[in-house]
Amino acid sequence: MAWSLSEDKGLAGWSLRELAAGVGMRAPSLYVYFRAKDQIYDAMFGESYRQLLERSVATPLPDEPRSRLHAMASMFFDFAVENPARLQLMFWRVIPGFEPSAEAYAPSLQALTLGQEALAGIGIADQAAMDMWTAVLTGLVTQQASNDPGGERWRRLLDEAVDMFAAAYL
Amino acid sequence: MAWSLSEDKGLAGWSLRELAAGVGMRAPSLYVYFRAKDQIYDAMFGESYRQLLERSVATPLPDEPRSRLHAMASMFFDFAVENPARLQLMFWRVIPGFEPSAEAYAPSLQALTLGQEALAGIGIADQAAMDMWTAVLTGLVTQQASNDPGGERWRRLLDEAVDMFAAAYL
DNA sequence: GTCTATATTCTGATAGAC
DNA sequence: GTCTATCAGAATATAGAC
Repeated sequence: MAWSLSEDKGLAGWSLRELAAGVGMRAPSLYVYFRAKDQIYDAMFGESYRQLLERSVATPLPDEPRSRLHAMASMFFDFAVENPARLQLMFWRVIPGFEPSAEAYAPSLQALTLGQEALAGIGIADQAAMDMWTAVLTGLVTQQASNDPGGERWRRLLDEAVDMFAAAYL
Repeated sequence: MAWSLSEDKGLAGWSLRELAAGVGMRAPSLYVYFRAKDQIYDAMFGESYRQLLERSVATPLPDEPRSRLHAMASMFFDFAVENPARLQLMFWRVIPGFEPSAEAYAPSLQALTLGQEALAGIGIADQAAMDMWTAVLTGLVTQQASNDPGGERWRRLLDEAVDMFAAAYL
C-alpha cells in the first residue's frame, strides 16, 4: 500500500493517515508495526533490494559474454523503470535525512555482489569497467524515468548501449 | 539563500520561515516577492537552466569532433555535480506536484537546443545518438552524486566514457 | 491490536497595523 | 515592504479505553 501511494503521489507525498486508510486502519495502529515513519521507508528500501535480488537470481545468465550483458541489462532496466518511487528510494537520495539501516542495506550489497560476479564471469573484473557498466544502465534508466515516464524512448536504446559497452570493455 | 538551505537540508527540507530567516525577514514578507512556495521552486528551476546556458556559451567548442565531446562532457558533468539539490530539481522529478511554468521551462529548452546544435556540428544529428549522449552523461552524474557524493569515482571515468561513445557514434 | 481523542509542532498562507 | 498575529490544516506521535 505504501508502494501504491508512492507511485501515485511520490515517495514523500503521503502521510501516515493516508497509508493507514489505504490498509483499512487508522494512523495510530501503524505504530504497532513501525516505530516511526522512517522505519517504513527502511522496510521499503530493504524490500526493494530483496526484489532486485530475487529478480537477479531468477534471470538465467547466458555464458556467451555479449548475451549475458544483454540479459543483465534488460533485467535491470525493466526492474528499475517499473516503479519510479522505488527508483527514487533505491538509487537516488531523495528522502531528506533518511539513511537505511544496516539490516535494510544488506540485500543491496548482496545484489551488487551478485552483479559483480556475473560480470567477472565474462572477464569484466576491474572496478572502472564495473562502474562504467552501472553508469550506463543508470543513465538510461534515469533518462527514461525523468524525461519519458511510461514511454520507451531510452528503453529502445538499451541494446545499442550494451553493444557500445561491449565493444569497449569485452 | 534557498540554494544554501537546499544544499544543507535537501530541496524539500526547508520551510518558508527558515528561508525568510536566512534573508533576515519573516515569512509573510516573502509573499511580496512570491505568490506561493512553488513559485520559489519555479524561480530556482529557471535560474538553474539559465546558469547551464551561461556555462554552455562560455565553454569554447573545439572543432575537432572528439575534443568537442570531451569539452562538452566536462562542462556538463562539473556543472551537474556541483550542486546536488540543483541536480534533483533540474534532472529528477523530486518535488511532489511541482511542474515548472512555461517561462521557467524556456531556458531548459534553449540549453537542450544549444547542446544538440553542438553535436550536430560534428555529425551527430539523429535523435537516438543524442539520447545516448545524454544518457551516458546523466548516468555518470547520477552515480557520482548518489554513490560517491563529493568524490571523483565516476568523474575519473568521464574521458573513458566519452571515448567509448565516440568510438560508437563518431 | 485497533480504536478515539489529543498533544505538540510545524506548515503554507492571510489580515491588517504601521 | 515589513511586521505581528493568526488561521486552518497538516504532520508525527502518544495515552489510554476497549
